[in-house]
Amino acid sequence: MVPGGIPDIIISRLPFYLRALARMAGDGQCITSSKELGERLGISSAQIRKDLSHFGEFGKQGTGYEVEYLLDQLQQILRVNREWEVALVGAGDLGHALAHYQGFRHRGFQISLIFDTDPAKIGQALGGLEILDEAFMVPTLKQRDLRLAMLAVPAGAAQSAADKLVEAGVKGILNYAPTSLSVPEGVRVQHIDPVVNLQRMTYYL
Amino acid sequence: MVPGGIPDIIISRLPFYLRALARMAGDGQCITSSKELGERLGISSAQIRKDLSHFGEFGKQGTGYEVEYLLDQLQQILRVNREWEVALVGAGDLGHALAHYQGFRHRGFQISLIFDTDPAKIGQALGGLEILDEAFMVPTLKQRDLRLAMLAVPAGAAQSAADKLVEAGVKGILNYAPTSLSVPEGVRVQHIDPVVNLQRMTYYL
DNA sequence: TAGATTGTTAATCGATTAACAATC
DNA sequence: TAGATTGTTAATCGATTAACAATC
Repeated sequence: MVPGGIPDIIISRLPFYLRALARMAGDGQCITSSKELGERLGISSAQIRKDLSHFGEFGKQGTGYEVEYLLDQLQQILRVNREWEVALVGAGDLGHALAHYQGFRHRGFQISLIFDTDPAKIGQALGGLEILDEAFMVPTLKQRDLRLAMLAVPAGAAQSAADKLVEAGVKGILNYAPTSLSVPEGVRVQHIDPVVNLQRMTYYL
Repeated sequence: MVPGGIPDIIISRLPFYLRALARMAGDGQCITSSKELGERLGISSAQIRKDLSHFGEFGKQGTGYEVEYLLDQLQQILRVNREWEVALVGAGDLGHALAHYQGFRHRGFQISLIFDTDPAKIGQALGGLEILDEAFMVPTLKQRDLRLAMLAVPAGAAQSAADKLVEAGVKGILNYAPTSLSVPEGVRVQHIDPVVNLQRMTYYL
């Protein structure tokens, strides 16, 4: 958490609220309640009300929440009421899957630059973009003022790629490499490692 | 958490300890300490010692932990000292990426069955396996006694696919569909939605 | 021995939940 | 009005941290 700010754990739940609300809106539902949201998400209604109360008052006693209004407010809070450009580092199998994934675009994220170190890949097209040489990544990112990146390189190359991203001013890294990253204060890293998720479940089997 | 068991939050950290130890072992390192592990992972040394103390005593005062021994013990605790078969549901872009991902195999997970509903895909080969008809998923999974599945279908198809997995006796679902799932007690779900991870970072930008 | 690090206890800190007045 | 649900307070619950005796 940023000192004095909202606890991380609350921020981490907001995207799920947003996702459930988007679903409801898509289904044409106009009103919901903390009870209904909680049941959908497996969270207590008290927690949802408490979380939202950190940001303002969005509901009406006796009625609940207007789906569209709360959706809009949450998008503003999370700053996803705009489009974010994202850099993709690594054009291997995973990079290809990410580049082709249609789910980013309509939820406000756009992969707008792709980098790799492999001369055989540089210059090739991927998802409508040209794969660029990672050697020129820092100036290119600086020029385009990108703040978000997805890291889809082998574990051994992840830290040095992350260092370049930090140097280029990137403030959020979505790390698909199965390794921890060391980054300075003010840069945020989120890890996605499916094996870790599987290992969290085998304990219970 | 299972009542009376170890808190979920502790289990969720163990795979990261395992990953760091595997890296150290690969680098030929024989001994480590809670201090060193903590620095690598961004966790306090006290927390690491406390977490491990739930399962036994693995270290030596004044020295620390033998990397190989602790690695082995953690693998036993998480039950990943064996190979787990995993079913893959959905053979779209994401399914292809998962089927081709080499990282599962050498960390103890093997995709051994792939299902889809699309007649154009059924019968095709993917990652050395034949894509099977999802209509026959329940009996096939039961027969093979699979406990783990990865769900890589569109959001609208996720709940009904999850219901089938539950019916077939699957106890752990890694859900890539951007939607919440409702499953009975005793079945565990882990969500992977990169957009959620990006949205957790934009708040701070 | 002196130095280092564990495992564990007790204290602190923070998050969740229960309950309810306010009010639509 | 009666019923429902919010926002908020206070109580509970659980997780993290600090500290240290034990001991390698």
